[in-house]
Amino acid sequence: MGSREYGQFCGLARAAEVLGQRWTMLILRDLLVGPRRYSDLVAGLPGIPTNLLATRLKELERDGIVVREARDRPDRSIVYRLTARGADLGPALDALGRWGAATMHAPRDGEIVTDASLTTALRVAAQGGRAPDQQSVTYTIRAGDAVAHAVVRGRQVEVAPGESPSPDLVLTAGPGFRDLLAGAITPEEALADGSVEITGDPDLLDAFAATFVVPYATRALDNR
Amino acid sequence: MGSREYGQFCGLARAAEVLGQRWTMLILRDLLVGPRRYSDLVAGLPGIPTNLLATRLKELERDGIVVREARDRPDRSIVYRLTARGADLGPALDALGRWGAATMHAPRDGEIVTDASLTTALRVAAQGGRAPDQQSVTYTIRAGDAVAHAVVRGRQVEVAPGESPSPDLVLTAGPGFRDLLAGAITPEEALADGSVEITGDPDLLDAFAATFVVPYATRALDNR
DNA sequence: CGGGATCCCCCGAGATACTG
DNA sequence: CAGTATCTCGGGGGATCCCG
Repeated sequence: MGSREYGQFCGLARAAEVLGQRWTMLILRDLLVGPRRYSDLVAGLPGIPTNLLATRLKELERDGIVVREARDRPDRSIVYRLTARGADLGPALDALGRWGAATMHAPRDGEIVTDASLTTALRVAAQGGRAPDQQSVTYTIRAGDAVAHAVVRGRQVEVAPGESPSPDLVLTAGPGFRDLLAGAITPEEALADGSVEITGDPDLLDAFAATFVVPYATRALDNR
Repeated sequence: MGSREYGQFCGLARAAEVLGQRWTMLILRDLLVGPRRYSDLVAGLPGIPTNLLATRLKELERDGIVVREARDRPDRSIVYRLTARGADLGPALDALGRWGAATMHAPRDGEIVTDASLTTALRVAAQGGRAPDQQSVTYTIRAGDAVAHAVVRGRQVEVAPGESPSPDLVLTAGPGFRDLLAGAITPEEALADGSVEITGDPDLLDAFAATFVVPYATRALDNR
């Protein structure tokens, strides 16, 4: 048994052999947002040793999860893209992200938010909410140095990193923004205490809070 | 940033800090089946260093995922049990197991099946199938040295490790059993080529194959 | 005998410098 | 931009030992 295998004919063991390697889940999180260059990945994963990123990308390519695209690029840049098999990890990684977010109250010291993590968080949040019936609405969300935007058309929510050219509402996350996503505070309270600052129609903040929901884990009194 | 953290305020990063540690996913897989003693875990995880198991259990306890129950046990044994927070990992780990199983054709050299992994596989398989309308049916499934049993009542499927006292059908998995679960071969073919051996009513094998389904990943021709 | 703790070795991760 | 090279160091693997 190699240092990566578990010696068990088990689906979870096979998944653990891939995802249990350090940094792999975060690399895949960023690639789930879209194809990325090596330097994009380095920028979105502060602290990752560059040799480790190179090793992981090779492993993921060998395992059929990622493809390295070099040819047919006029700008000669190299792009890493998920295969269909890699994209199949989306539901599982979203479920893990939802589980992790359920006890995530405030950032630990020095913790940052990246465009990819914010985009992922909003994608997961969109699965937990239910957009009110209305025409197309575009949000831009800022959290720390990260920016993402979301376009909501009926039940359809599309989230992408970066600015939106023409947002209906711009939200800037404050210290209690996570509480707003959990429904622990109302949009009105969030505005009052600086949990969120907005530019645009305040009524749209109610729509936002209904569309994007990430509940907190209920603290069981009896912990069994 | 410690050697376990990622320095990102991100749900998936938080999950990775727990599940990215070696052996942790398999420990949780076994505990999802039910409370287990230290020695049960050692037996179900061949190759795990005992000190590492002890370390992991302490970390999981500190993180509120596992509780250690010592008191009130007449036989003085210690049992590890998932908290509500730990049990919340069920859907995410099942999704990971489904992803891993989708490309799992045959065991690699020396790979084994444990009671817990077989039980987990059947639980995941029950989510992918649809039991035909019938009265209560009990199956006993053997794969390698592992044994599990399942009780199917309508849409309700309950899977547990070990023998069933009174099974309606006993299945012993052969080399092509995985193909049967994927629907790549019919129950008749599976019987003919030794992919499965049964004791009991052969018609129940059709019901089994409809109830427990784990599809193979479709091999995309265009791998994007 | 169940439930660990201790020890040593070594590989993989971190950090940083360097290169095609 | 996209990695490779090199070094150091901590955590995992493996065996053994210990304690109630």
